[in-house]
Amino acid sequence: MGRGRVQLKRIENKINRQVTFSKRRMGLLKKAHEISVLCDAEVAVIVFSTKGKLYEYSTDSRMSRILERYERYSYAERELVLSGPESEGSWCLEYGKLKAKVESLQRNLRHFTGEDLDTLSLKELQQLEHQLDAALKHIRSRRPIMLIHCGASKKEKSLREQNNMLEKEIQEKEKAMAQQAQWEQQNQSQSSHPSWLASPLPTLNIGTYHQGNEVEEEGARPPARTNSLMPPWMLRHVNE
Amino acid sequence: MGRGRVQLKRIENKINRQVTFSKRRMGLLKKAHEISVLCDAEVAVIVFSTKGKLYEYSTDSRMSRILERYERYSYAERELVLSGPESEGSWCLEYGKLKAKVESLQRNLRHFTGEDLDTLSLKELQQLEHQLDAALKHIRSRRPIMLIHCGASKKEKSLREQNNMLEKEIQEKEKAMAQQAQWEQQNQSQSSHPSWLASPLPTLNIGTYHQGNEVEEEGARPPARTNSLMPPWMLRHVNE
DNA sequence: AACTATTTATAAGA
DNA sequence: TTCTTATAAATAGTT
Repeated sequence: MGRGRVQLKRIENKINRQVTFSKRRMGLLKKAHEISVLCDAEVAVIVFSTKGKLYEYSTDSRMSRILERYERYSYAERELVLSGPESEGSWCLEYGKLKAKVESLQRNLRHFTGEDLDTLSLKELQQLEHQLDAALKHIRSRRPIMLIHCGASKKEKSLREQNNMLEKEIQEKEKAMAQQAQWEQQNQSQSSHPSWLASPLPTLNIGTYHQGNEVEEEGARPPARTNSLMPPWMLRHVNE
Repeated sequence: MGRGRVQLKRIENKINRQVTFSKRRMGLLKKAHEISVLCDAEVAVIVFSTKGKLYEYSTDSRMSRILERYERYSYAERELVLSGPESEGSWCLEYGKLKAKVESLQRNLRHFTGEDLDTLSLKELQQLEHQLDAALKHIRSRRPIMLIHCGASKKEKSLREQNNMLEKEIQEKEKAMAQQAQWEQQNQSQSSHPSWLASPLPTLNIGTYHQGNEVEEEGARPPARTNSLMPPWMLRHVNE
């Protein structure tokens, strides 16, 4: 786009490369935003310059959420392929990283229960509110279904365990919440740490280009990933 | 691009949205590839359609590498902010326990965003609902405070309001817990029914935008992230 | 899925 | 860098 056809190969002139990077980066992020808004899609774009500088875009400024969703998706896919849950080895993060993740998740969770709101920026607060509201509506919309089903349900061990776990957590939450009420009465600090991030799970990804006809049956939770053939435009520089 | 200016808002017509999504997705991935090759950058793009289908591009097909790099970058950034290595307690957990905790937390977090509700019992759903409701009220009760903080004075009044709100919340909690006790005695059922999660967040997307003049000293490993001011093109739909 | 009128993005040049 | 301009590309609306 511009004067002269574009050759799909690394721009050797450093200055030109730099300038083109600036322009195209802007264009890429803009387009990411556009498709996100126009098509109601969730988009994440991460760009590292040659020199290692990071640029990013994410729908609703929720990179962590999208990356987690991606990880979940990949995980679900992997589950289908690697039949055994024995892939524990590659699953491993170093301890420190894992711990950071726990803390991040806990922080996150606290926000969802209305705690530690001081650490959120105004914008983040609004997002959180929006999300809570959506979740609540979703839950309430499901209630009628639940009532119909509950007569016929049965129990499973894993579910029971899970439930116990949840109960405990919720009890802790209640406690924490009560504590916080006290806190709030004495304390009114305000800081702004935007770290609202939760690092995603480790990966074993194979993926690159996933493309498919978006006909999608309405069902299917973590639907099978689309095919990963290389698209024609990615091959063009080979041809010309 | 095309006949008629593009309005930066969700395309309501489902068919059009679908078609535009196809075209623009292709365009986005192509541009990601181009900047990656032309400017020797490392790029990752993740797109989830409204229906939850995944499309992605990553430089050299190494999504995991890029995401890890991103996490490292974010982590480094977080380190600068969170100086204190508090919560010594969790250091004592063994790795496996920690991992279980991560999974538990993630599951939990998903529930708070309205996902995976099928795995919850009716009782738990109710608890969750209460909790969400309380959190939402809490957040909303704080909004005036935030605003006042920016301005000045009226602190006391808002504090009083907040305290009242908190008291109410606590009362509700107690009530909910009492109810729960009842529930526990009569009800233990749960249901499992695959239902599709309606995309929670409506329009009004605002994204993270990290932008900076790529002047960069050659050194800078995981340097401070660039600023996150909103670029003009992201605001356009507000103006027109 | 193709076609085309237009709008956008952008390579060069200033 | 930033602005300007000529052109290449992307794509909205159509067929």
